[in-house]
Amino acid sequence: MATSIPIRITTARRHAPDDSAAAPSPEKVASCATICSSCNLRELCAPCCGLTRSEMDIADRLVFNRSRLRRGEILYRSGDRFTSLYAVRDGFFKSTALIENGREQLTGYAMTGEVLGMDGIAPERHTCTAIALEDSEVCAILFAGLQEVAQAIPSLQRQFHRMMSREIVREQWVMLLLGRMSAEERLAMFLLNLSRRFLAHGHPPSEFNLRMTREEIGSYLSLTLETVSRTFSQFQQEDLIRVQQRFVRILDRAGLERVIGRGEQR
Amino acid sequence: MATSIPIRITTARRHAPDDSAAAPSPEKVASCATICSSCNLRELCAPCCGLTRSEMDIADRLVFNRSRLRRGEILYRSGDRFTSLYAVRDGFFKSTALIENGREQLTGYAMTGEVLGMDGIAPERHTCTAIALEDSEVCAILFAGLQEVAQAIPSLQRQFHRMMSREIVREQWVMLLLGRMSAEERLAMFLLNLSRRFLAHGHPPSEFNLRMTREEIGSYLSLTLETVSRTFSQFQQEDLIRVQQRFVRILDRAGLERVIGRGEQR
DNA sequence: CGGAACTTTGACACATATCAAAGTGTGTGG
DNA sequence: CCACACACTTTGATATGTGTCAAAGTTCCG
Repeated sequence: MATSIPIRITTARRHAPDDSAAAPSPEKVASCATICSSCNLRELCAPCCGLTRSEMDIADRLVFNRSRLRRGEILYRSGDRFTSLYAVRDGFFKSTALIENGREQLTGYAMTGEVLGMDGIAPERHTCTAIALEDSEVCAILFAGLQEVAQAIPSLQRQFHRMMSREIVREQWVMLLLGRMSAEERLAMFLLNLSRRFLAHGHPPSEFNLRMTREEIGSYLSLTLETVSRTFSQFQQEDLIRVQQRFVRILDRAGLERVIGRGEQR
Repeated sequence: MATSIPIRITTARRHAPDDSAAAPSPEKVASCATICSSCNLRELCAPCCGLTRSEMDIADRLVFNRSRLRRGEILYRSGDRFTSLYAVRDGFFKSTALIENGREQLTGYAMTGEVLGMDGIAPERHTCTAIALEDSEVCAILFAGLQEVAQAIPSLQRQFHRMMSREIVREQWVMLLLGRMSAEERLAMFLLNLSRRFLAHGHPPSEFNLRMTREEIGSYLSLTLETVSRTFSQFQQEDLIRVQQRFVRILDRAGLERVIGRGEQR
């Protein structure tokens, strides 16, 4: 069943209708500067922020192209030509990789403040598909421009390297999760991780709405939707959480952390 | 059982005895240049190669520190302060990540021509442990230096970004492998991948000695050593390969590729 | 209200882990 | 050069976690 590509996905792409030109212009950058100052990507997407005026001058090589996507819309597809990284200004994305045959693996979720698309740099094509899980807004950063600017501004360059490295480390964790953990542990990690990210973005960490279906969670954790559901029920019985459809309340954080330790000693 | 840290691992670290000073010196770089010209890392570890003389002048900020490791020696440990990337000049390494409890996951193998340690950039500590699986030689590249040089030489900078991106893509494949593939498929992929890498480094692609034990293969693929062994035997029965201890001959490459397709359609 | 999409729960199947024991090198010391 | 030990591999029997299939339940939305 997972073979079929979700049909509800519209084909609308990038470039929100209200966002016009793609050509670099001082005007554009200026407006970007104001936008960025209120953006909580400051650290990640640093180019507009924390720079001196002269550095700022250099930064006009960078074109920012904001766009809005609605739930289900595709930011980029596997195979698309790579031109930009995307900073998630607001919203929630999933990214999935697929191999020749029909199989797919969710490679990650990106929420507000995170950056998508780093997989495309070397192959110059995206190797996965990024889909908005809720109405979202991204800031497209032309990679060629970013590289040029990074060339001139060491702090930005370092920032960018750290960002890529963080992605590598994050993926190593996922490998550990997929390779060495039981269903209970995977789901506990998933919930705690999600909670941490919500907290980091100013949302209540112990009470949130999942933006994804059981099937999507299962795809990320490499479990079937049934196993995800059963494990949720089990956690609820153990009074670790309270679930009601997409709504989750974490009742016993320490308990969830203990779940992760259960299978250890191997 | 896997809890215990392999005892045979010696504690000898980095810096082979013959390699002395760590201070940058023109002399050092000069000798490096000759070394690199005969090094098959040209593309990856580009700094010494394909550069103009003036770029070369800049490159003297880079300190290379070659060192030899014997089978079982540790290049760096998880938690070690991160200072350098390591280009594998010759040999074979595995790198393992571990979580609090005793569990570990092999995150990859690196052979001649590949680069280790990119996970350490953001945390400024290594997040995994790299161990030589055979007598090996690496070229340590001070990261601070690399960053400085990359700042000045765009082509090097791009090269470096591609390298990190490639690592991200590679890990996505491993996620797919761990998350979505059966034991047969994992082992087939492993063999074909290994074969491709041997070919790329000028070794016969259909006949090679595994540098790792069944347990290590299992750790990488997240299978038990028994399952690895059984699957080898099965492949042999199907006349796909011939195995004898560590020696492997690939008899039917197309057949192995077909194995990877078996489980698809999901 | 009806239907679609999603979730929950149950019964059963199956791949892989686990436990156990025998087999095969390979290097070391007598 | 043998033989003993050790580390690794193979194979078998059994256990178990998760997938698969099926059906009923819930929520959402037109």
